[in-house]
Amino acid sequence: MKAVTEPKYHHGDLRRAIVEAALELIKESGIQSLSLREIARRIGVTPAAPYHHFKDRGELLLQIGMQGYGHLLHLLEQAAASGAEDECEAEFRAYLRFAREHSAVYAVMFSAELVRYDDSARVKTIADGCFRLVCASVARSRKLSEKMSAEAAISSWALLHGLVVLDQGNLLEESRPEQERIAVQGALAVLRGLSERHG
Amino acid sequence: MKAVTEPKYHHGDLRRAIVEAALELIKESGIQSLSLREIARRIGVTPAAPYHHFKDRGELLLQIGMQGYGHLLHLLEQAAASGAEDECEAEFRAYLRFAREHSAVYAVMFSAELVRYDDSARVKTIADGCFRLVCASVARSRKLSEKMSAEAAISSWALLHGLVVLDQGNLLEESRPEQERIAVQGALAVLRGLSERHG
DNA sequence: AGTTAAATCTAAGCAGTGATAAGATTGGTT
DNA sequence: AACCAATCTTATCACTGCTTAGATTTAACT
Repeated sequence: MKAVTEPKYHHGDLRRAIVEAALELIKESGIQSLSLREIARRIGVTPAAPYHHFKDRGELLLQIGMQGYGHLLHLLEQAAASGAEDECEAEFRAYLRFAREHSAVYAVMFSAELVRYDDSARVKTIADGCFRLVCASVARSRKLSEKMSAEAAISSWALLHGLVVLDQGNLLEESRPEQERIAVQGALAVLRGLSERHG
Repeated sequence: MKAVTEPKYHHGDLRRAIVEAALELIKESGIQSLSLREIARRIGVTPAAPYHHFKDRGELLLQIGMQGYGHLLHLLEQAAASGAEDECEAEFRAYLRFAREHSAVYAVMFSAELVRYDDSARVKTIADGCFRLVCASVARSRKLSEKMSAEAAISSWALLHGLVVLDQGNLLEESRPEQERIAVQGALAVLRGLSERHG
């Protein structure tokens, strides 16, 4: 255990503390009311301290978002290599599980602020990595052409992501397990529907 | 034409001007950087003027969002009654067209701020109206049970909405027409996939 | 028409936030 | 031991949401 009680001039691990506090605050009050000052207040440092670890608010979000995409990519790779009966279904379930267990990170990953801040398209690059992974799985398991598997992957991704954000916006009435079942069922129906017509 | 050039003490139609300026600002810089002060500045009134027409920022967004839902509902009803070959497809296209032509309003309708502000669940109520309309169309045209048509409608809605937000987040490479084709195709595949298994 | 009430806008100000600049403190390097 | 870079503080500015009190215009009522 660390002795976090005694206040020193140097925090020791402020960068990590900032990220953790940020995620807690996002869970509590959403991403748009996330304040660097409130973060500093909770940790017990002055309002200017975070700016020595992150250039501005956007860079903090970018850090959290990029780390989230890396995590998601890892989980998707695991699912693809898990030897499941249907690797696409395994990926869908891994995706939904990530969104459920890391809802604050997920919100950052797809926030408008993040996209707007990401001038060098780092987010789009790593998101494309996730996308291509699913694409490859679809092509492999459904024996679809590159173009068709890309279209199927887009539709599936949109369905999963759409359901996650509709749920986060409290616009759905179904319970979480029901949602997951419906989403997976729907995404699989997309793959089936497209492969039967252009198999 | 109105003589908007001469500045009077009373603007005359400030409420409408505020909404219009808000939508322009959202198109330019996104919803989270929307500032009532900047709105007032552009119109040429003092920073406190908007507060005589909207209690706070949230109420302005709620006004825009609710109006948007009403508009969307009207368009969906038109599509359902248009006598198209496939009324579901007509609704899907109407939905995507609305999202494309009123992207700022659409962003407000599904913004986290709006949901968080909407204490009396007015948004959820009118959104449910749109949803039930699609539900009924699915049940009618696909001859599905109430439960199955609800699940199909959820999946379809999630697919369309997901594609819209992924596009607004610049995470897609396809052109708009391509996106629309893929989305409609995917949503129809969902309906087909579900109805073939549980028809 | 004249007075009064309501609606609309301005003026002034408070609290909260992002961000920067300059200085104090610490820990590591040589 | 001396120095330097990293880290944190203090102080400050510009901006925002929002409130209160007062000024001005419009509308309504007699």
